[in-house]
Amino acid sequence: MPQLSSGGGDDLGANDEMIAFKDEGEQEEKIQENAFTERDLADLKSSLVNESEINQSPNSAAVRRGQQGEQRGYQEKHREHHDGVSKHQDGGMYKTQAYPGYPFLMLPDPYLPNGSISPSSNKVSVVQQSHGMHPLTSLLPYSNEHFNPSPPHLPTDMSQKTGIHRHQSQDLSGYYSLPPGGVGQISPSMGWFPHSLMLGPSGMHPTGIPHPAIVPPSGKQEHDHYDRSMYMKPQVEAKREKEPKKPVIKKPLNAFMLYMKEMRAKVIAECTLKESAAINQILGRRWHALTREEQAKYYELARKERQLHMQLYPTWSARDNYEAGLSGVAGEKSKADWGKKKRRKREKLQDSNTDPGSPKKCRARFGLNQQTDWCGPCRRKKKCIRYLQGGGCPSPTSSDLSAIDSPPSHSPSPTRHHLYQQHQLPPSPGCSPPPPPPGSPSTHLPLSPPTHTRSHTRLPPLQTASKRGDPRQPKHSYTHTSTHTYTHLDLSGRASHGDTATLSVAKAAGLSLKVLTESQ
DNA sequence: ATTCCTTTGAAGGTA
DNA sequence: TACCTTCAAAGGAAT
Repeated sequence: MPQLSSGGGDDLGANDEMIAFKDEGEQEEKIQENAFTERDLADLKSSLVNESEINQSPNSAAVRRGQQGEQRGYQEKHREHHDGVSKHQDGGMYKTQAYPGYPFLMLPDPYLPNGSISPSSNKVSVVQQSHGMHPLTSLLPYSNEHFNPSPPHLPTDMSQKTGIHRHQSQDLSGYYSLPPGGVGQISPSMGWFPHSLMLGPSGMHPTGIPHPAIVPPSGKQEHDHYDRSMYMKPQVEAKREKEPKKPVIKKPLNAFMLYMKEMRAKVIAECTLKESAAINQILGRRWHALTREEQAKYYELARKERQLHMQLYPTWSARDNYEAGLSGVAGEKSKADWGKKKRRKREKLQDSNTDPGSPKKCRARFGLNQQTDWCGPCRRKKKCIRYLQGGGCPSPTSSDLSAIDSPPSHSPSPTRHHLYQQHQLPPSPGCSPPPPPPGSPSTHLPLSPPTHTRSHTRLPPLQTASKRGDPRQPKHSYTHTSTHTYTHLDLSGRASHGDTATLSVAKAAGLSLKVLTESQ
């Protein structure tokens, strides 16, 4: 067990990597240990929440709540708020819809004391990336305590001008959208940006700090656009400016999202997978394989992100991004599309569930005291799938085995639904696992005919611990009550079954991780 | 071009 | 209070 044999004491994130190559037996040990420490994690997370609330600027909190209570329209709120931010930041970058990313995303390492990666308490698993974003770009900024509040390259008047703890925003800004290839990305080929490039396309004043949470209202963040927009020709820029678009303030990333951002490139490198859905499944499993300490780092980062977000956008509400078509953000194409998309999705869901009000749910059937008998979606407070599939009620056990664990019922189309019931593992050589050993729970998974190419990169549905508990109670999400949780571990289980190539790659990755962290 | 998929966590809304 | 829904990132695949 990594955490048991770490010896060195520096658990700088290598655990999860090493965990990944343990066999199931060891996984079970880990699971037990994790279960044992679940309460600790719960306490930790709880404390994080409390700390967040306590540490939160009373003013900002008050302002946030107060302003939210005001009867103001979304546009007004954002105009006001953005104006304020823009003024503070003196760059006016918010005014341009072609948000060019976040210059400071790339700043941390070189500007850290000693020019090294932050060895802060927030240090997280890091692997030296040969491509993609710098793994710490999204997380280093959290290293407040190791971060010079006024780095020499940054104008100090920024924090002075703003009523906000601007240094914190600098620190925390990086974990927002850091598109691969985006500004916040430190590509080996690019190295560190010259300062001039960091200023933006038009020699923008360095204080023009756009917040990565603000993105062009183009649905997805279109990271490529950020890249291009940074060096966009004025002609194109002018054209874009003709379309007045309100920036969309994105939600702050939660712990898992932060983890995903950091580890995605690594997983891609290891598995040669490109499909995000499959990658996310792997990441989800790895997330649960993390030790509570490792998870706690991300929870802490997420907490800080929320804090910063709240400070930067005191009037913002998650509701603002809810189905814009219904939230009064008229004229905003992306959000309108967004709304349409969501509405369609909802409609499809309702179509798929012909009896929305049906009492045939695991919750109703088994009750809260038997949540372990619930199907996965029910555990996640999603729509019950058990009673949507021909009315059959598979045994809870088999459900846990994922043998009949269907994709979440929100799979909008029956075709996809069926499609995603397949659990064929990715064909990529890097992650192609050997056939599961006889008796392995994986063998219980039904193999649908490979009629859908889409399923080739699909992993078996994930039955994670979090699905067993209340998703709103992450404190308990680390409970592992069944070894089944890990029977489908991505690299971990499979590699241990003899995929030496994968194992080597992954181990190499883990090794690089270790090297990097040790070198810090 | 658009939508879906997939993951966990946070937040807001509803009953 | 419990439950439900939506969104956050990502990018290939499907439509």
